[in-house]
Amino acid sequence: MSYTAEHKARTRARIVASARILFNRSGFDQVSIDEVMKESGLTRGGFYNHFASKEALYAEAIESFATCNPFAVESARVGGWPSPKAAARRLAELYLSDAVLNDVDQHCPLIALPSDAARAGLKPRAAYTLIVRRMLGVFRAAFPASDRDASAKARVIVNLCVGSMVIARTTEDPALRRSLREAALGQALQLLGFGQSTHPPRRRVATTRGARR
Amino acid sequence: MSYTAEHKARTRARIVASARILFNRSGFDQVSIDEVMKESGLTRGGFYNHFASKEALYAEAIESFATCNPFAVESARVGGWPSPKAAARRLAELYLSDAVLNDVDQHCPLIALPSDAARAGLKPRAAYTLIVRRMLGVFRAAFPASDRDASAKARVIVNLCVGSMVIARTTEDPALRRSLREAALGQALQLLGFGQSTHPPRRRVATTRGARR
DNA sequence: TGTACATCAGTGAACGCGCGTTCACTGATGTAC
DNA sequence: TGTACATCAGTGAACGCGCGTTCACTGATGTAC
Repeated sequence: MSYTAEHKARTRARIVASARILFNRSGFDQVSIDEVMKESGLTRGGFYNHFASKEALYAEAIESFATCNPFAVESARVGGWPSPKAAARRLAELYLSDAVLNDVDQHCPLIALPSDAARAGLKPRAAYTLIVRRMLGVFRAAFPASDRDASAKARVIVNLCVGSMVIARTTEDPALRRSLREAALGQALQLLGFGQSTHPPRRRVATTRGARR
Repeated sequence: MSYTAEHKARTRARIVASARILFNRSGFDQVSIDEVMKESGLTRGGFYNHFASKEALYAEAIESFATCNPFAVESARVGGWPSPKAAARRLAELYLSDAVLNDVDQHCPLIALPSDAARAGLKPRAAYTLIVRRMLGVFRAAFPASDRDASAKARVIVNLCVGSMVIARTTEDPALRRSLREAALGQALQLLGFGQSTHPPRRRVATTRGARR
């Protein structure tokens, strides 16, 4: 009966993991199937035993971010957050952190691949939408059910996270990269109720402990 | 003496204009030089009379947005804005409008090509940075010089504009596309001092009069 | 004004390369006996 | 336990296509006389 189903599933997962990182780094068009397979310790020809096409792999790579992201990883490590509000704060801090910005391999597809995604097929776009909904959910949960503006605030925070990181990836100017993210984090924390005066003290964008490579 | 320099410059400008639209629509990799030249009424071979490489054209296409954008066009048409504050408001409204969202050809490179740009060479990235600075300048000018938070507010607004439009291009869900942009505009207008309660009435995202195609 | 000429914007064929995909084959593995 | 066998994950060569770039050529244009 040749190999076990589990063996095949493990190989497949390895390919998806390699793809997620390589696509993040270089974009859909710039990554060849050859590279993905090599990165997975395999050769070109085997690819179509696992996926129908390159685009199918792309959709799966995006989906896989839903479980393999710094927030989910940290959440599992610390065994959950003390409160929805604390979770929301940590998500904003992590999303906008220097550590994540500097580790392109781990980027959220929303900031690593936005224009690829906008032109991709249905499945990749659905995977993106799912990620947006997840983020909205975390931020939304930080507000009491009675807060009629909770959804609007959550949307503002998602916009801030994605916008400032997209620009940070795009520009070379370190001051611009930093100041835009600081402004985003300041506004997000204020909306979440971690009061700061409207004129916050110079604060560095939060970093993940020891995650610098 | 063959053709005039002016003739050559006009042809070159035509190529840049075609490139800006085609790159916006389909991304750097998906657009061939053949297509750009055909769109300009020319043939493949002539391209290298005008540009050193495809990437050189890309940088110029992005730069050209600084002058050919809906805000600059409208500004020229109405002969400037009554005040910096009015200009800032109009920029936010235009940037986030349905009309612009639905007219991909006219999109800001920041939302049309962010991941291409992030991986491009120095010149394209510098062109992006310039666009960010221009936007920041318009929003910054809306606040009095005495406002110590002016820069931070301007940064927040830029983040909101870019973030919500990037997501809108990415997702298929019309409610998500709309609600994120509405939240962005609401927050931006509030920061600009166009008071709304924190719980704004249902308002549609602004559209440009008659710009629907 | 008219003509010969030099220039060079524009043409279109060709080159070379990389990549997505296909395919005939191999050999490691689990199973039947 | 040992052996023969069937399966199919994985291999690597090959195919076909598109694209960036090059190049020899053409012909429209402006200029010199």
